[in-house]
Amino acid sequence: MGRKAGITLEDVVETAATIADSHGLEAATLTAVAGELGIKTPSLYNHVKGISGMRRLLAVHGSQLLLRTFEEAIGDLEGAEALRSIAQADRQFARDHRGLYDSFLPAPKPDEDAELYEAMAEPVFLVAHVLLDMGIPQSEAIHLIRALRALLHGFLDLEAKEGFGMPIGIDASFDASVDLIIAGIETAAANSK
Amino acid sequence: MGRKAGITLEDVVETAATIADSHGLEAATLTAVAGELGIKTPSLYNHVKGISGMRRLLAVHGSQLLLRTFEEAIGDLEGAEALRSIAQADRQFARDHRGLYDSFLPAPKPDEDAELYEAMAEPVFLVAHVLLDMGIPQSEAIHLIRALRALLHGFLDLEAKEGFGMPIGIDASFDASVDLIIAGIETAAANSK
DNA sequence: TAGAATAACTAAGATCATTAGTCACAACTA
DNA sequence: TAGTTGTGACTAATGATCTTAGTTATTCTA
Repeated sequence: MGRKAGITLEDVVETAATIADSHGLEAATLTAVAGELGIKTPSLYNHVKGISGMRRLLAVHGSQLLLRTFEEAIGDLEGAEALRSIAQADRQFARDHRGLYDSFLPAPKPDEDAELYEAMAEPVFLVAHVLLDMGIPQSEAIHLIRALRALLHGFLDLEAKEGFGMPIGIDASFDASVDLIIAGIETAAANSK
Repeated sequence: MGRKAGITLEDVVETAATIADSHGLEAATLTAVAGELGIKTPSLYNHVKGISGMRRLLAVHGSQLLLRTFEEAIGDLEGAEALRSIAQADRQFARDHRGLYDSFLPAPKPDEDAELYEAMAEPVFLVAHVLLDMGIPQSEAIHLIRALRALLHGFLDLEAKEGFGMPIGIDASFDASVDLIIAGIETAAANSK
């Protein structure tokens, strides 16, 4: 047999993403993806540099999707409202795209994989702009963005892995947690006027 | 050959923990642990229920170590000072014991594995006590503890996986992030007086 | 249309987890 | 003390998974 299936790189990424989102990132094996596409595992190496290459593509794809999600979430909003909307969108993304979400970490070093590094940085830049538009100086914004990122990532990771114990009142906890960070951001904004 | 090596369960856990902390949790394979102990891989099944059983033991071991770490961190401290000390201790734990830290997630359900569930809950209870001693009502403390856990976990996970990009000013970011949550906790405490 | 590139394949090997069955030694018991 | 029993090691074998090497048929292109 020579070529027959005519599989594109998009097919591979899409299939891997679907499996990862529905059954977890670790379920998106080369074997599973190949099986779903109706080809043999080694044939995937014509499209992708092994399992690590496929993971990397998932991360790029996921970053782009997350960026669009954030852009939509912000829309015309500004300041605290924009941040709250981003937080909700991030949580929804983590629920709808668990596999893609998990593919983001570990992050690459900028000199190792510039394309992925920048793709992953884009959503962060978007949030950074919101803070800068609030009048927060760059030197402070760095810490506040890291705080927000840490809280969101930690919450969504713990929630997905059922690390909170009793799943009672998690929605309220999320809102309260986000508000807490945003309150800090607003205070910083007020002090910079 | 019959019995010869005389390996104990503690040996297995200790060896696995050492490998996991120095080379990552995923490096703590049955093969690697057996090799380090000088026995064949299948012999480990006399001590441990496969790789999942070994992971579980790591989580129990790690939880107990984390509990002692938190107890030492608190000492005679109270309120915000105790919380700040816990945060620093948690970060140090994540650095010194990456493998054990990673073994905590995913968390078990209480009815699936009561022993591990409770071991993992202990450090959380300790933090809960600090908040309750500050006069924060239980209903609010739940959300605040989750916020603190989320922030710490998210920060330490991102930091370990180099998710922050440029590793500049991370210490300051950590302190600022923790202070932000603690400020919220102190406000809640003040409002409950 | 002939050659080159592409994208499938088979074959083979490495690592890891796992199960089943075996066997020697040590400890317990009669 | 002598026999029995249980523990904890072993070998053998299987199944995932990833990976490399080499092959071949199809498709694209010059």
